[in-house]
Amino acid sequence: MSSTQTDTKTRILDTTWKLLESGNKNVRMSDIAKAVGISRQALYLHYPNRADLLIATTRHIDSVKDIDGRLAESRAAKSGKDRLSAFIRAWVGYIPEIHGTSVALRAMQATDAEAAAAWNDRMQAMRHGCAAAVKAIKDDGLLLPHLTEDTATDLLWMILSVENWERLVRDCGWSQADYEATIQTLAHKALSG
Amino acid sequence: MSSTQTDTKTRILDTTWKLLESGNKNVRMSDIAKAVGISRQALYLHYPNRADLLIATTRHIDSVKDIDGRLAESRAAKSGKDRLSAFIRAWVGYIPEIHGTSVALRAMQATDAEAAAAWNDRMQAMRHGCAAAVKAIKDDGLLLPHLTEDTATDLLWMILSVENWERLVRDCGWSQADYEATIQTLAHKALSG
DNA sequence: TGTCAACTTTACATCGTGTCAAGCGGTTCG
DNA sequence: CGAACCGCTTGACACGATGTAAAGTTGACA
Repeated sequence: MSSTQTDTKTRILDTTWKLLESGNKNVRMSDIAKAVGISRQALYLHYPNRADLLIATTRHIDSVKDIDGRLAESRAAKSGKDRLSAFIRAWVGYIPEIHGTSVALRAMQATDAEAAAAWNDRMQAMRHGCAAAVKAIKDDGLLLPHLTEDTATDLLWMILSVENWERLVRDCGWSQADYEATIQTLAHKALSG
Repeated sequence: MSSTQTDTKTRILDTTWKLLESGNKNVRMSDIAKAVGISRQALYLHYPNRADLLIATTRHIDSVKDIDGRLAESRAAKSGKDRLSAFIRAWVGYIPEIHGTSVALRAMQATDAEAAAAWNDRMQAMRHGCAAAVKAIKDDGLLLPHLTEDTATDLLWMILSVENWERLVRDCGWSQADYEATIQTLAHKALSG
Protein backbone atom coordinates (compact mmCIF):
# COMPACT_ATOMS: atom_id res chain seq x y z
CA MET A 1 0.00 0.00 0.00
CA SER A 2 2.96 2.30 0.54
CA SER A 3 3.69 4.69 -2.27
CA THR A 4 7.19 3.31 -2.86
CA GLN A 5 5.82 -0.14 -3.56
CA THR A 6 3.25 1.30 -5.93
CA ASP A 7 5.95 3.29 -7.61
CA THR A 8 8.13 0.26 -8.18
CA LYS A 9 5.23 -1.83 -9.44
CA THR A 10 4.27 0.92 -11.85
CA ARG A 11 7.85 1.40 -12.92
CA ILE A 12 8.08 -2.31 -13.63
CA LEU A 13 4.95 -2.22 -15.78
CA ASP A 14 6.05 0.89 -17.66
CA THR A 15 9.49 -0.57 -18.28
CA THR A 16 8.11 -3.93 -19.40
CA TRP A 17 5.75 -2.15 -21.75
CA LYS A 18 8.55 -0.07 -23.21
CA LEU A 19 10.82 -3.08 -23.67
CA LEU A 20 8.12 -5.17 -25.33
CA GLU A 21 7.04 -2.35 -27.57
CA SER A 22 10.63 -1.61 -28.61
CA GLY A 23 10.35 -4.62 -30.90
CA ASN A 24 12.96 -6.43 -28.87
CA LYS A 25 11.96 -10.07 -29.03
CA ASN A 26 12.90 -12.37 -26.16
CA VAL A 27 12.54 -9.95 -23.31
CA ARG A 28 13.73 -11.92 -20.30
CA MET A 29 12.96 -11.33 -16.67
CA SER A 30 16.58 -10.30 -16.17
CA ASP A 31 16.30 -7.74 -18.99
CA ILE A 32 13.31 -6.16 -17.35
CA ALA A 33 14.95 -6.13 -13.92
CA LYS A 34 18.05 -4.50 -15.31
CA ALA A 35 16.03 -1.86 -17.15
CA VAL A 36 13.99 -1.09 -14.04
CA GLY A 37 17.14 -0.93 -11.97
CA ILE A 38 16.32 -3.68 -9.50
CA SER A 39 17.48 -7.24 -9.05
CA ARG A 40 15.84 -10.08 -10.92
CA GLN A 41 14.60 -11.48 -7.63
CA ALA A 42 12.88 -8.24 -6.71
CA LEU A 43 10.78 -8.71 -9.83
CA TYR A 44 9.50 -11.98 -8.42
CA LEU A 45 8.58 -10.18 -5.21
CA HIS A 46 6.13 -8.08 -7.22
CA TYR A 47 4.98 -10.55 -9.88
CA PRO A 48 5.13 -14.28 -9.20
CA ASN A 49 6.00 -15.23 -12.76
CA ARG A 50 6.50 -13.97 -16.27
CA ALA A 51 2.95 -14.67 -17.41
CA ASP A 52 1.48 -12.64 -14.56
CA LEU A 53 3.80 -9.77 -15.32
CA LEU A 54 2.83 -9.74 -19.00
CA ILE A 55 -0.85 -9.90 -18.15
CA ALA A 56 -0.50 -7.08 -15.63
CA THR A 57 1.29 -5.10 -18.31
CA THR A 58 -1.59 -5.44 -20.78
CA ARG A 59 -4.05 -4.37 -18.08
CA HIS A 60 -1.81 -1.43 -17.33
CA ILE A 61 -1.70 -0.40 -20.98
CA ASP A 62 -5.47 -0.73 -21.12
CA SER A 63 -6.00 1.62 -18.24
CA VAL A 64 -3.43 4.14 -19.47
CA LYS A 65 -4.82 4.12 -23.00
CA ASP A 66 -8.41 3.81 -21.86
CA ILE A 67 -9.24 1.18 -24.40
CA ASP A 68 -12.58 0.40 -22.81
CA GLY A 69 -13.62 4.01 -23.12
CA ARG A 70 -12.49 4.19 -26.71
CA LEU A 71 -14.34 1.04 -27.72
CA ALA A 72 -17.42 2.20 -25.84
CA GLU A 73 -17.65 5.25 -28.07
CA SER A 74 -18.58 3.05 -30.98
CA ARG A 75 -21.82 2.24 -29.19
CA ALA A 76 -22.99 5.80 -29.71
CA ALA A 77 -23.22 5.46 -33.48
CA LYS A 78 -26.70 5.67 -34.97
CA SER A 79 -26.62 3.20 -37.84
CA GLY A 80 -25.16 -0.29 -37.88
CA LYS A 81 -22.60 0.61 -40.53
CA ASP A 82 -21.48 3.67 -38.59
CA ARG A 83 -21.14 1.53 -35.56
CA LEU A 84 -19.01 -0.98 -37.41
CA SER A 85 -16.80 1.82 -38.72
CA ALA A 86 -16.38 3.34 -35.28
CA PHE A 87 -15.60 -0.01 -33.72
CA ILE A 88 -12.99 -0.84 -36.33
CA ARG A 89 -11.46 2.61 -36.00
CA ALA A 90 -11.14 2.24 -32.22
CA TRP A 91 -9.80 -1.30 -32.31
CA VAL A 92 -7.39 -0.69 -35.14
CA GLY A 93 -5.95 2.32 -33.33
CA TYR A 94 -5.44 0.12 -30.30
CA ILE A 95 -3.50 -2.67 -32.01
CA PRO A 96 -0.17 -0.87 -32.38
CA GLU A 97 -0.22 -0.03 -28.68
CA ILE A 98 -0.47 -3.61 -27.55
CA HIS A 99 1.35 -5.29 -30.37
CA GLY A 100 4.61 -5.99 -28.51
CA THR A 101 2.82 -7.34 -25.48
CA SER A 102 0.57 -9.37 -27.72
CA VAL A 103 3.53 -11.05 -29.39
CA ALA A 104 5.10 -11.95 -26.05
CA LEU A 105 1.87 -13.25 -24.60
CA ARG A 106 1.07 -15.33 -27.67
CA ALA A 107 4.57 -16.77 -27.67
CA MET A 108 3.87 -18.11 -24.18
CA GLN A 109 0.57 -19.71 -25.19
CA ALA A 110 2.25 -22.95 -26.13
CA THR A 111 3.89 -23.52 -22.78
CA ASP A 112 1.83 -21.50 -20.32
CA ALA A 113 -1.87 -22.15 -19.84
CA GLU A 114 -2.33 -18.97 -17.81
CA ALA A 115 -0.87 -16.82 -20.57
CA ALA A 116 -3.05 -18.57 -23.13
CA ALA A 117 -6.13 -17.94 -21.00
CA ALA A 118 -5.24 -14.27 -20.55
CA TRP A 119 -4.79 -13.68 -24.26
CA ASN A 120 -7.93 -15.64 -25.04
CA ASP A 121 -9.85 -13.58 -22.56
CA ARG A 122 -8.81 -10.32 -24.21
CA MET A 123 -9.68 -11.65 -27.64
CA GLN A 124 -13.08 -12.73 -26.42
CA ALA A 125 -13.68 -9.22 -25.12
CA MET A 126 -12.84 -7.88 -28.56
CA ARG A 127 -15.16 -10.47 -30.06
CA HIS A 128 -18.04 -9.07 -28.04
CA GLY A 129 -17.47 -5.76 -29.76
CA CYS A 130 -17.60 -7.57 -33.10
CA ALA A 131 -20.84 -9.28 -32.12
CA ALA A 132 -22.42 -5.97 -31.12
CA ALA A 133 -21.47 -4.36 -34.41
CA VAL A 134 -22.81 -7.34 -36.35
CA LYS A 135 -26.07 -7.21 -34.44
CA ALA A 136 -26.46 -3.50 -35.19
CA ILE A 137 -26.02 -4.20 -38.90
CA LYS A 138 -28.47 -7.07 -38.76
CA ASP A 139 -31.00 -4.87 -36.97
CA ASP A 140 -30.72 -2.46 -39.88
CA GLY A 141 -31.51 -5.37 -42.20
CA LEU A 142 -28.17 -4.98 -43.93
CA LEU A 143 -26.45 -8.22 -42.98
CA LEU A 144 -25.81 -10.39 -46.03
CA PRO A 145 -28.54 -13.04 -46.13
CA HIS A 146 -26.21 -16.03 -46.22
CA LEU A 147 -24.58 -14.98 -42.94
CA THR A 148 -25.84 -15.79 -39.48
CA GLU A 149 -24.98 -13.44 -36.66
CA ASP A 150 -22.49 -15.98 -35.35
CA THR A 151 -20.68 -16.64 -38.60
CA ALA A 152 -20.60 -12.93 -39.36
CA THR A 153 -19.07 -12.28 -35.95
CA ASP A 154 -16.47 -14.98 -36.50
CA LEU A 155 -15.61 -13.52 -39.87
CA LEU A 156 -15.27 -9.97 -38.57
CA TRP A 157 -13.23 -11.26 -35.65
CA MET A 158 -10.89 -12.96 -38.07
CA ILE A 159 -10.54 -9.89 -40.28
CA LEU A 160 -9.67 -7.69 -37.30
CA SER A 161 -7.12 -10.07 -35.79
CA VAL A 162 -3.82 -8.74 -34.54
CA GLU A 163 -2.09 -11.30 -36.76
CA ASN A 164 -3.61 -9.72 -39.85
CA TRP A 165 -2.42 -6.31 -38.72
CA GLU A 166 1.05 -7.75 -38.25
CA ARG A 167 1.06 -9.25 -41.69
CA LEU A 168 0.11 -6.05 -43.51
CA VAL A 169 1.72 -3.38 -41.36
CA ARG A 170 4.82 -5.12 -40.08
CA ASP A 171 5.54 -7.73 -42.76
CA CYS A 172 4.28 -5.88 -45.84
CA GLY A 173 5.19 -2.41 -44.64
CA TRP A 174 1.74 -0.84 -44.99
CA SER A 175 1.05 2.43 -43.23
CA GLN A 176 -1.43 2.37 -40.41
CA ALA A 177 -3.74 4.56 -42.49
CA ASP A 178 -3.65 2.25 -45.52
CA TYR A 179 -4.25 -0.69 -43.27
CA GLU A 180 -7.26 0.91 -41.64
CA ALA A 181 -8.80 2.01 -44.90
CA THR A 182 -8.41 -1.42 -46.48
CA ILE A 183 -9.68 -3.28 -43.47
CA GLN A 184 -12.69 -0.97 -43.19
CA THR A 185 -13.60 -1.65 -46.79
CA LEU A 186 -13.01 -5.36 -46.44
CA ALA A 187 -15.08 -5.68 -43.28
CA HIS A 188 -18.02 -3.76 -44.73
CA LYS A 189 -17.91 -5.82 -47.91
CA ALA A 190 -17.69 -9.07 -45.98
CA LEU A 191 -20.71 -8.34 -43.81
CA SER A 192 -23.10 -6.26 -45.80
CA GLY A 193 -21.89 -6.55 -49.37
CA MET B 1 22.84 -44.00 -48.69
CA SER B 2 22.09 -47.41 -47.21
CA SER B 3 18.44 -48.28 -47.06
CA THR B 4 18.45 -48.63 -43.28
CA GLN B 5 19.56 -45.03 -42.87
CA THR B 6 16.95 -43.82 -45.30
CA ASP B 7 14.37 -45.86 -43.50
CA THR B 8 15.24 -44.37 -40.13
CA LYS B 9 15.32 -40.85 -41.52
CA THR B 10 11.93 -41.37 -43.13
CA ARG B 11 10.54 -42.97 -40.02
CA ILE B 12 11.69 -39.95 -38.03
CA LEU B 13 9.97 -37.57 -40.42
CA ASP B 14 6.77 -39.58 -40.51
CA THR B 15 6.70 -39.84 -36.73
CA THR B 16 7.42 -36.15 -36.24
CA TRP B 17 4.66 -35.33 -38.68
CA LYS B 18 2.22 -37.57 -36.89
CA LEU B 19 3.09 -36.18 -33.47
CA LEU B 20 2.83 -32.58 -34.59
CA GLU B 21 -0.44 -33.19 -36.41
CA SER B 22 -1.91 -35.00 -33.42
CA GLY B 23 -2.47 -31.57 -31.92
CA ASN B 24 0.00 -32.37 -29.19
CA LYS B 25 1.68 -29.09 -28.38
CA ASN B 26 5.23 -29.07 -27.04
CA VAL B 27 6.59 -32.02 -28.95
CA ARG B 28 10.10 -32.43 -27.56
CA MET B 29 13.04 -34.13 -29.16
CA SER B 30 12.75 -36.87 -26.55
CA ASP B 31 9.07 -37.40 -27.43
CA ILE B 32 9.96 -37.89 -31.06
CA ALA B 33 12.84 -40.23 -30.24
CA LYS B 34 10.64 -42.34 -28.01
CA ALA B 35 7.90 -42.52 -30.63
CA VAL B 36 10.38 -43.52 -33.32
CA GLY B 37 11.91 -46.10 -31.01
CA ILE B 38 15.44 -44.73 -30.95
CA SER B 39 17.46 -42.79 -28.42
CA ARG B 40 17.29 -39.02 -28.24
CA GLN B 41 20.91 -38.86 -29.32
CA ALA B 42 20.28 -40.89 -32.45
CA LEU B 43 17.92 -38.14 -33.51
CA TYR B 44 20.81 -35.70 -33.43
CA LEU B 45 22.82 -38.07 -35.63
CA HIS B 46 20.18 -37.55 -38.33
CA TYR B 47 19.13 -33.95 -37.74
CA PRO B 48 21.51 -31.53 -36.06
CA ASN B 49 18.80 -29.60 -34.23
CA ARG B 50 15.09 -29.22 -33.72
CA ALA B 51 14.65 -26.48 -36.30
CA ASP B 52 16.27 -28.59 -39.02
CA LEU B 53 14.07 -31.52 -38.14
CA LEU B 54 10.91 -29.43 -38.33
CA ILE B 55 11.96 -27.92 -41.63
CA ALA B 56 12.78 -31.34 -43.04
CA THR B 57 9.37 -32.49 -41.87
CA THR B 58 7.56 -29.77 -43.81
CA ARG B 59 9.57 -30.60 -46.92
CA HIS B 60 8.69 -34.23 -46.41
CA ILE B 61 4.99 -33.42 -46.11
CA ASP B 62 5.26 -31.31 -49.23
CA SER B 63 6.70 -34.12 -51.28
CA VAL B 64 4.26 -36.71 -49.94
CA LYS B 65 1.26 -34.47 -50.51
CA ASP B 66 2.64 -33.03 -53.73
CA ILE B 67 1.74 -29.50 -52.83
CA ASP B 68 3.73 -28.04 -55.70
CA GLY B 69 1.81 -30.15 -58.15
CA ARG B 70 -1.49 -29.23 -56.61
CA LEU B 71 -0.76 -25.51 -56.64
CA ALA B 72 0.54 -25.75 -60.20
CA GLU B 73 -2.85 -26.97 -61.37
CA SER B 74 -4.30 -23.56 -60.69
CA ARG B 75 -2.13 -22.21 -63.50
CA ALA B 76 -4.21 -24.12 -66.02
CA ALA B 77 -7.35 -22.08 -65.38
CA LYS B 78 -8.53 -19.91 -68.25
CA SER B 79 -9.86 -16.81 -66.57
CA GLY B 80 -8.33 -14.84 -63.72
CA LYS B 81 -11.25 -15.54 -61.43
CA ASP B 82 -11.08 -19.27 -62.15
CA ARG B 83 -7.42 -19.14 -61.45
CA LEU B 84 -7.98 -17.45 -58.12
CA SER B 85 -10.60 -20.03 -57.20
CA ALA B 86 -8.34 -22.91 -58.13
CA PHE B 87 -5.42 -21.46 -56.23
CA ILE B 88 -7.49 -20.90 -53.11
CA ARG B 89 -8.93 -24.38 -53.34
CA ALA B 90 -5.49 -25.95 -53.57
CA TRP B 91 -3.95 -23.87 -50.80
CA VAL B 92 -6.89 -24.22 -48.46
CA GLY B 93 -6.83 -27.97 -48.86
CA TYR B 94 -3.18 -27.91 -47.96
CA ILE B 95 -3.46 -25.95 -44.72
CA PRO B 96 -4.87 -28.75 -42.53
CA GLU B 97 -2.01 -31.01 -43.62
CA ILE B 98 0.70 -28.68 -42.42
CA HIS B 99 -1.09 -27.01 -39.59
CA GLY B 100 0.66 -28.83 -36.75
CA THR B 101 4.07 -28.35 -38.25
CA SER B 102 3.24 -24.75 -38.93
CA VAL B 103 2.37 -24.13 -35.29
CA ALA B 104 5.62 -25.69 -34.10
CA LEU B 105 7.73 -23.81 -36.62
CA ARG B 106 6.09 -20.49 -35.84
CA ALA B 107 6.55 -21.08 -32.12
CA MET B 108 10.29 -21.31 -32.77
CA GLN B 109 10.40 -18.07 -34.77
CA ALA B 110 11.00 -15.99 -31.67
CA THR B 111 14.09 -17.86 -30.58
CA ASP B 112 15.42 -19.49 -33.73
CA ALA B 113 16.40 -17.45 -36.74
CA GLU B 114 16.68 -20.53 -38.94
CA ALA B 115 13.14 -21.61 -38.13
CA ALA B 116 11.89 -18.10 -38.81
CA ALA B 117 13.65 -18.08 -42.17
CA ALA B 118 12.24 -21.46 -43.11
CA TRP B 119 8.67 -20.47 -42.32
CA ASN B 120 9.13 -17.15 -44.06
CA ASP B 121 10.44 -18.90 -47.10
CA ARG B 122 7.38 -21.12 -47.34
CA MET B 123 5.05 -18.17 -46.91
CA GLN B 124 6.87 -16.29 -49.63
CA ALA B 125 6.37 -19.24 -51.95
CA MET B 126 2.67 -19.11 -51.20
CA ARG B 127 2.75 -15.37 -51.81
CA HIS B 128 4.03 -15.97 -55.32
CA GLY B 129 0.91 -17.96 -55.99
CA CYS B 130 -1.16 -15.05 -54.71
CA ALA B 131 0.73 -12.65 -56.96
CA ALA B 132 0.14 -14.85 -59.99
CA ALA B 133 -3.59 -15.05 -59.29
CA VAL B 134 -3.79 -11.29 -58.79
CA LYS B 135 -1.96 -10.70 -62.05
CA ALA B 136 -4.35 -12.97 -63.90
CA ILE B 137 -7.30 -11.00 -62.56
CA LYS B 138 -5.66 -7.73 -63.43
CA ASP B 139 -4.97 -8.99 -66.95
CA ASP B 140 -8.69 -9.66 -67.27
CA GLY B 141 -9.27 -6.02 -66.25
CA LEU B 142 -11.19 -7.16 -63.19
CA LEU B 143 -8.94 -5.94 -60.42
CA LEU B 144 -10.61 -3.23 -58.35
CA PRO B 145 -9.25 0.13 -59.54
CA HIS B 146 -8.07 1.31 -56.14
CA LEU B 147 -5.81 -1.72 -55.74
CA THR B 148 -2.30 -2.04 -57.11
CA GLU B 149 -1.00 -5.50 -57.92
CA ASP B 150 1.19 -5.34 -54.84
CA THR B 151 -1.45 -4.26 -52.37
CA ALA B 152 -3.90 -6.76 -53.81
CA THR B 153 -1.31 -9.50 -53.39
CA ASP B 154 -0.68 -8.45 -49.79
CA LEU B 155 -4.38 -8.47 -49.10
CA LEU B 156 -4.96 -11.89 -50.62
CA TRP B 157 -1.93 -13.20 -48.77
CA MET B 158 -3.38 -11.94 -45.52
CA ILE B 159 -6.79 -13.44 -46.20
CA LEU B 160 -5.29 -16.85 -46.93
CA SER B 161 -3.01 -16.94 -43.91
CA VAL B 162 -2.77 -20.08 -41.84
CA GLU B 163 -3.60 -17.97 -38.78
CA ASN B 164 -6.98 -17.07 -40.27
CA TRP B 165 -7.67 -20.74 -40.96
CA GLU B 166 -6.79 -21.51 -37.35
CA ARG B 167 -9.11 -18.83 -36.07
CA LEU B 168 -12.16 -19.98 -38.00
CA VAL B 169 -11.68 -23.74 -38.15
CA ARG B 170 -9.91 -24.46 -34.90
CA ASP B 171 -11.06 -21.63 -32.62
CA CYS B 172 -14.56 -21.06 -34.01
CA GLY B 173 -15.24 -24.65 -34.97
CA TRP B 174 -16.05 -24.05 -38.63
CA SER B 175 -16.03 -26.99 -41.00
CA GLN B 176 -13.37 -27.01 -43.66
CA ALA B 177 -16.09 -26.63 -46.29
CA ASP B 178 -17.63 -23.58 -44.64
CA TYR B 179 -14.23 -22.06 -44.25
CA GLU B 180 -13.36 -22.58 -47.88
CA ALA B 181 -16.66 -21.22 -49.16
CA THR B 182 -16.43 -18.11 -47.01
CA ILE B 183 -12.81 -17.42 -47.82
CA GLN B 184 -13.46 -17.88 -51.54
CA THR B 185 -16.23 -15.31 -51.39
CA LEU B 186 -14.20 -12.94 -49.28
CA ALA B 187 -11.14 -13.13 -51.51
CA HIS B 188 -13.13 -12.53 -54.68
CA LYS B 189 -14.95 -9.60 -53.10
CA ALA B 190 -11.72 -8.13 -51.81
CA LEU B 191 -9.97 -8.20 -55.17
CA SER B 192 -12.59 -7.75 -57.84
CA GLY B 193 -15.66 -6.54 -55.99
C1' DT C 1 39.00 -61.48 -38.33
C1' DG C 2 38.57 -56.77 -38.67
C1' DT C 3 36.30 -52.68 -39.93
C1' DC C 4 32.51 -49.69 -40.48
C1' DA C 5 27.97 -47.74 -39.71
C1' DA C 6 24.06 -47.15 -36.91
C1' DC C 7 22.86 -46.80 -32.62
C1' DT C 8 23.13 -46.81 -27.25
C1' DT C 9 24.40 -45.13 -22.67
C1' DT C 10 26.10 -41.85 -19.74
C1' DA C 11 27.52 -37.47 -18.64
C1' DC C 12 27.78 -32.75 -19.03
C1' DA C 13 27.25 -27.55 -20.65
C1' DT C 14 23.95 -23.92 -21.35
C1' DC C 15 19.98 -20.89 -20.85
C1' DG C 16 15.95 -19.11 -18.87
C1' DT C 17 12.47 -19.67 -15.22
C1' DG C 18 11.39 -19.98 -10.71
C1' DT C 19 12.61 -21.01 -5.48
C1' DC C 20 15.01 -20.44 -1.13
C1' DA C 21 17.47 -18.33 2.50
C1' DA C 22 20.30 -15.03 4.69
C1' DG C 23 21.37 -10.31 5.13
C1' DC C 24 21.08 -5.16 4.92
C1' DG C 25 19.52 -0.32 5.32
C1' DG C 26 15.84 2.61 6.28
C1' DT C 27 11.36 3.92 8.53
C1' DT C 28 8.05 3.52 11.97
C1' DC C 29 6.08 2.46 16.25
C1' DG C 30 6.01 1.23 21.15
C1' DC D 1 16.32 3.84 22.12
C1' DG D 2 15.40 -0.49 20.29
C1' DA D 3 12.52 -3.96 17.92
C1' DA D 4 9.91 -5.04 14.05
C1' DC D 5 9.13 -4.63 9.47
C1' DC D 6 9.52 -3.53 4.49
C1' DG D 7 11.73 -3.38 0.20
C1' DC D 8 15.36 -4.84 -1.64
C1' DT D 9 20.07 -7.41 -2.50
C1' DT D 10 23.22 -11.35 -2.99
C1' DG D 11 24.16 -15.85 -3.87
C1' DA D 12 22.98 -20.47 -4.50
C1' DC D 13 20.29 -23.93 -6.48
C1' DA D 14 16.52 -27.03 -8.87
C1' DC D 15 14.32 -27.90 -13.17
C1' DG D 16 13.34 -28.73 -18.03
C1' DA D 17 14.72 -28.57 -22.70
C1' DT D 18 18.33 -28.27 -26.15
C1' DG D 19 22.53 -29.53 -27.67
C1' DT D 20 27.54 -31.66 -27.20
C1' DA D 21 30.95 -35.20 -26.23
C1' DA D 22 32.86 -39.64 -25.72
C1' DA D 23 33.09 -44.45 -25.08
C1' DG D 24 30.79 -48.79 -25.87
C1' DT D 25 27.63 -52.28 -28.38
C1' DT D 26 25.76 -54.76 -32.23
C1' DG D 27 25.44 -56.57 -36.68
C1' DA D 28 26.63 -56.66 -41.54
C1' DC D 29 29.81 -57.19 -44.88
C1' DA D 30 34.49 -58.21 -46.95
